[in-house]
Amino acid sequence: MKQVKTFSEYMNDEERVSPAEREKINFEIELIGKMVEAREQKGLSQRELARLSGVKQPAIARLESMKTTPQIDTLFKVLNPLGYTISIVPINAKK
Amino acid sequence: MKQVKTFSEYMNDEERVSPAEREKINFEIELIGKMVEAREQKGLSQRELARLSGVKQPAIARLESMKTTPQIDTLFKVLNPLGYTISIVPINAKK
DNA sequence: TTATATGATAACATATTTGTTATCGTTAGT
DNA sequence: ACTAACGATAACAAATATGTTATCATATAA
Repeated sequence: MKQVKTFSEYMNDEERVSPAEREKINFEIELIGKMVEAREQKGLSQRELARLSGVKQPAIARLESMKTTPQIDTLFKVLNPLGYTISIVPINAKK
Repeated sequence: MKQVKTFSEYMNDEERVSPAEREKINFEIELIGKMVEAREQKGLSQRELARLSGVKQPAIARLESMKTTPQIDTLFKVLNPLGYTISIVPINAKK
């Protein structure tokens, strides 16, 4: 009986997470990762970003630790002071 | 006393909508517009897209008529069968 | 050691989205 | 006239995100 040990093993366990679900999770990891990276590169704390964006610090912390899935509303407000926005792009636009 | 008549006049009325708010609304209009365009170009009805995406038809209708602001969750699920996804881009990436 | 700032989180209230089921008015086709 | 499919919407329940306030553990600096 195989033990699931690493995070990537967990993510690839068909029994646990469907392909569509995994795709969605990977998407969110990448999305949130870029957001955190942008904030840190600007040298902003969560509290400073909260003041700039109007989104409260606990909400930002919950986003960044992926405790919640933001509304595009909230994501936009947080990304905006970081100099980023959201866009719809074709899937085959390989990164 | 100036009467606000057109939609763009309404959107540009400083008294009614703050610049940040207007920016957010324009962003959502563009985002949702692209989503509707993609669905119609694929020749899909809301009910068909509901079946493909797992998001119910009333929810899709509410999104497209901008009665609600979707979670990135929901937006992703709807865009995926249309061949699109969401990406974070720098604001100065002029379209 | 003390002070300060950080991200994370608890607890609860509030706001909002989404699901569910059903139906409406309209349009297109027969 | 009838049917079928469409998008929109009503009404309500359920799920989830966000606000609010406070605190925690940790790291850093004085």
